[in-house]
Amino acid sequence: MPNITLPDGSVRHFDHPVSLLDIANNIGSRLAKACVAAKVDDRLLDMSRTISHDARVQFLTTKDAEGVEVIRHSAAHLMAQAVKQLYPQAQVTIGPVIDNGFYYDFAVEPAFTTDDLEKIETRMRELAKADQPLSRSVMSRDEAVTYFKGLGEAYKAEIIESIPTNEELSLYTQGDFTDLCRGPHVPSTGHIKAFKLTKVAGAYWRGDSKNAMLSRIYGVAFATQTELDEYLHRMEEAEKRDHRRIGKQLDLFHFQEEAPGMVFWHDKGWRLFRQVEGYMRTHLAKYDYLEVNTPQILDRSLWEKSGHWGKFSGGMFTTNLDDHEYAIKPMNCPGHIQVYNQGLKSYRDLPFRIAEFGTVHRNEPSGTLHGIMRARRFTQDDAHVFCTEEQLQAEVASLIEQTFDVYTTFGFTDVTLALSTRPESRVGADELWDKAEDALAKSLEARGLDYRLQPGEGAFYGPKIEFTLKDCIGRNWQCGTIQVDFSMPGRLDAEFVGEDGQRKTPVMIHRAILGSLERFVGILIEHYAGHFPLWLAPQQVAVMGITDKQAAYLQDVEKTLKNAGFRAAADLRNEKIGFKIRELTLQRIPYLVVIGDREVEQRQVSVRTRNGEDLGSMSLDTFMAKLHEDIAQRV
RNA sequence: GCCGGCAUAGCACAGCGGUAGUGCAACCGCCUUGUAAGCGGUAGGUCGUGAGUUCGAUUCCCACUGCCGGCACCA
Repeated sequence: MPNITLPDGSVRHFDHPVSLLDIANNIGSRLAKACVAAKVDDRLLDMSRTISHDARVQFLTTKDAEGVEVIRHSAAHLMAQAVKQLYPQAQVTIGPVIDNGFYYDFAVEPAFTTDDLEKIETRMRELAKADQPLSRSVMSRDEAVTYFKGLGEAYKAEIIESIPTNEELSLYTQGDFTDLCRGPHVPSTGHIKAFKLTKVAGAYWRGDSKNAMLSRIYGVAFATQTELDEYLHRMEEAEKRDHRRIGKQLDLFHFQEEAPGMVFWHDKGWRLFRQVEGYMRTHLAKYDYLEVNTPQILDRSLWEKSGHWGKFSGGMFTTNLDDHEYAIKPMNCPGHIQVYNQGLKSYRDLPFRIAEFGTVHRNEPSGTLHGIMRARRFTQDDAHVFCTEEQLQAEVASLIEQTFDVYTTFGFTDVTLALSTRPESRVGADELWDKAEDALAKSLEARGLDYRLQPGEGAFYGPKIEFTLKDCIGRNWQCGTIQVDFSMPGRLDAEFVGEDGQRKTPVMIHRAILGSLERFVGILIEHYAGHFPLWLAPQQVAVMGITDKQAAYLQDVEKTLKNAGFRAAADLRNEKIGFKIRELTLQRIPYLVVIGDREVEQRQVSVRTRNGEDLGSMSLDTFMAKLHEDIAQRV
């Protein structure tokens, strides 16, 4: 008869099989009420399950992360129940837990609209309030297929049919609704208290665009209303730092219908862009790259040879001139190989590293565009390293170093890595893929880096390491990439003369650290919420007078700052100082210099930060020393 | 590309089957101002584009374009 060991090490003995709920009640009725599920020897089980032999038991309430997941999963079922009651013709499919909530995909005609959300949510609240108990039952696979087919649930039946025949399946029933599910679930729907349906969306059945489109409803759910409110508030705050919104507020860039997906950079945004580019240029010098620049359009034949035409012709912009078909470059690699191919290379010339701030055009599907984050025209901080197989390892290791170096400069310290291996559709022999994947994996392991394996996610010509960085509000952005390519150099006739006098094909490494400069600037905008550190700020200093009497000195100060290389501007408008301070603070200008009669008389400047901090009066030299210090420290 | 939504002044938004308003910005004037919005006035829109219903469409219907949220895609 079961001895139950609790997390604190204490043991409770029962002389008959007991349900988890009974055990919890044995400990205390308040615990029993709060429990949503339990962990029994590391398996998550419903409170109704019976334990008949010795086990370690940990009860889960909504204070546990896993407990909250149970709530979210049950919320998905609650939503499905509400949908089935309101729209009996809708078919259920799958409804998993995701970060902060859940979703459920339904096959329904016509698709759900935002108006339906409110109705469904209202019904969910009624069903939750009714506190319906959930009961678990078991069926054989074939019974389950028959059962769901009988309900007209073709999708559910299809899911079950893909499960091995001999497996037993669990079903959960709440009121008039039964769903196939591994569980566990809350004991009754009353445990689901704080939730909200957030959006409707289309989603392909089984994630495949060849399949039917289902109607997906997303929801969020938390242990308490307070946590839900906090989450919703965080979302509002995140929206405020949307780069498209800040781009408009700070006059950084715009888009218009005549050039969908292509950025019109304004002066301030372009300064930011150039600042990032300038930093990357110093980086190129530090790591021995040659900077080049290659043509924007190249004959179609070159893209056919490289293999891009076969795979991406639909995504390339083309143009016809004098009976020739040209493609606007969607990437820089073929161009770089042409540079490499000029002049016979010796093994002594390797590794040969060339870089380009290469502007590329890709006709991305309309639904993918997202401000400057995903655009049809963008600039890659692209580079290619041509080297021997023997040099490969060391080069990749150095590239990993370089990438971390750059991210640290921009304040991104939380970086995760992934290794993407050969996709189904690819070029190159499997032995070469073995070598390439091996080289990347070894470089990562040599440095002791953890990485996530993404099978089948590599580029068509080679595997890649991907760098994903986390911004200050916890969102992930994939930026850098290092790709090893044994195919393209051969396809485009790159070679070098080896020590033995024989001609050989070099290995090519493709790498980008920022990825797309447009996208990276977008990430910076959102990361800093427009409060750029001084070295990046489009305008670093605003100089303003109390009245127009100080105009001459004001312009003097502006000139001195500009001559010293600072991005400064005087604000000579006839407005009250409070008005100007408000406006320029909202423009996130790091330093505001105020000049009145006192400052003119003492040849000083009064300095205020965009955070409202008053640094008092100081000489212009002292102020400039401070600016230099901030820039050096990149704060 | 697919599903759903949205498109009104430079910006943020109201509105409605009888050809449009508010705030901020712009322009003009007053105020000469000390650290987050001084006051008054003026001007500004074929209501995204095209077709349809209607006596009449910014409003209702359809198509297209763009944008937004997802999905699929991402060399």
